Amino acid sequence: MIKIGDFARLSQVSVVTLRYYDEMDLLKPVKVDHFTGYRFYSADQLPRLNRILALKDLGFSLEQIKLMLADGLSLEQLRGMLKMQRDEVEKRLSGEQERLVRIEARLRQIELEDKMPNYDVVLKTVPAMLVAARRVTIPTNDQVPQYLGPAYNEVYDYVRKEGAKDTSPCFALWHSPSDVYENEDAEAVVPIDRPLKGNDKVKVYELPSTQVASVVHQGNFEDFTQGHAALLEWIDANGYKIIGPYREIYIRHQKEKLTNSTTEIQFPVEKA
Amino acid sequence: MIKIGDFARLSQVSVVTLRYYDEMDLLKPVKVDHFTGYRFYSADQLPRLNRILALKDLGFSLEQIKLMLADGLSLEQLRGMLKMQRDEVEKRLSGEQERLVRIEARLRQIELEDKMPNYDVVLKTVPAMLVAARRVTIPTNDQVPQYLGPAYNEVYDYVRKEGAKDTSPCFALWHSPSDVYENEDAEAVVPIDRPLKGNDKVKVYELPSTQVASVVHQGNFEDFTQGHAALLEWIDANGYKIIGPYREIYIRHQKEKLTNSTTEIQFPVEKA
DNA sequence: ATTGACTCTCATGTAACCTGAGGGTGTATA
DNA sequence: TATACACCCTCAGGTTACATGAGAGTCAAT
Repeated sequence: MIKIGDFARLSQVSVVTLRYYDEMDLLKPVKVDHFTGYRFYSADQLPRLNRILALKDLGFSLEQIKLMLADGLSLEQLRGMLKMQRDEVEKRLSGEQERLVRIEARLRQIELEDKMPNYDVVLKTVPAMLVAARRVTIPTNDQVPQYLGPAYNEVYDYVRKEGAKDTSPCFALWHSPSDVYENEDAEAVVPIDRPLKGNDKVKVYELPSTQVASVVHQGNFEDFTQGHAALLEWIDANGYKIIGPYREIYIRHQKEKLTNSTTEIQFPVEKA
Repeated sequence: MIKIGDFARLSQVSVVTLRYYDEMDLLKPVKVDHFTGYRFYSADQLPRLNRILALKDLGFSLEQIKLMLADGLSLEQLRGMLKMQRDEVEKRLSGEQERLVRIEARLRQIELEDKMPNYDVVLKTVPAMLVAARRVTIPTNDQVPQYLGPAYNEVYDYVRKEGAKDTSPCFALWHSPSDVYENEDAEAVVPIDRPLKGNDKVKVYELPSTQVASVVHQGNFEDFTQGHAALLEWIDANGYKIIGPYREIYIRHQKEKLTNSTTEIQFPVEKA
């Protein structure tokens, strides 16, 4: 019969933790004095405690450990839990590795530019959405507004005429690579709230959900080169690859005040 | 002016999280309606939110991020935080790597023995302790009791005579390597509660704190080979090395009932 | 009888949110 | 004009594996 303090010293586990394991039914004292509430342990319980510590060290939660220590658990199940845990740890491991790469990239960038980078790339998943879209070919780079503007008007007119509504900011899908500036293949896209038939100009379809790497550009509309560069670098450094046309989302866009616009650039990506 | 739900959709950050960031002073809405309490955001806040997400992705806590976003933070401090974080992540990385090794070792062991291993090795730090000890040379392995028994008696007699008390179970320090069975150099050690002078047979000194790899052996006293094997394998597999004599701690030890004894074996180790 | 070391329970805090209850707001439709 | 429906609000409580501290009882020795 060992009092909790001595058992704690023997095992190098804190008294508080022992009480917690008692409460969790992980390691019950062999005896509890009914009158004083004092817990009493036995040397026989050290192996169980050590097994708990060893499993904790493998990254298992106390809940999982309780399962693994329960009798009636087959060896097969045990092996299964260990394999699951191995996969878990492998995932965490590669996660940390990528994190390290990102940190080092940022440090390099700071050394280079002598300030925090202007663009923060974030990875996210955009949901699937129903859209109405008009696809156009734009001869030269400086004609983008003349072509894209009317295209949006056509789409919005059609959507309104059919009694549907737009659900979020419109955007452009650029089907040509980002370094092509002539005869660009672009699509003026408007997310809508219900399915429509479409016509010969405006197509209606569902854009599937996808992961994207994204940056937000502020001010000076039309100068996205830096943002693109940041995105492409991030995608490369983090081992992703581009899997579709990139999106230019016009989050805020006031006429006459193009210097105060906000645009998000999204590249659909997946793990290379 | 964007309502919280729309801002959440734009940024793919949950409404709950946005409210939490508001409460944490990480990202305040540009305006809060005094009457309704409605939060209103601006597109201008997306870059800040994205920076928050990017930094979170690097493994920083929200508290740290708040610091990093505060103005008046020098580039030097920023770089310092990034470097600290790099070191942190590197540590976590190697931690996970070792964890993976341990999991795989356990899986291999299960395949081999077709059951959970008998011994669970745990790494712990034993505190420094004041001890009285008697060192003896034991000619052959089967004479251990004849030599060690009297040695403990001498130590206990001396300690009691000087009015001191033992503070925890006695143990043996084995100065010879664990595969030597003749003329073994052993020390009968008793932790005590106050400094004594010692005499020509009993030495009093402080054992320094050290990390140890340990297993608990139950039953059949004297058969520690399996425990030793498990320890040595663990030490090797986890990249540690032995840095001192190993300890055999007699946690419970009844005469006449040696099959019911509990002994802990500790190898002092450090990272190789 | 008192001291000091130990033990107990219960409440609270940690990090970064999520879930749900209960209730107000805003717009569109029947 | 009533009502439905989608939002928004503020709590309160839950999550993990404990740590810290308050207030009170226990135990052995002096």
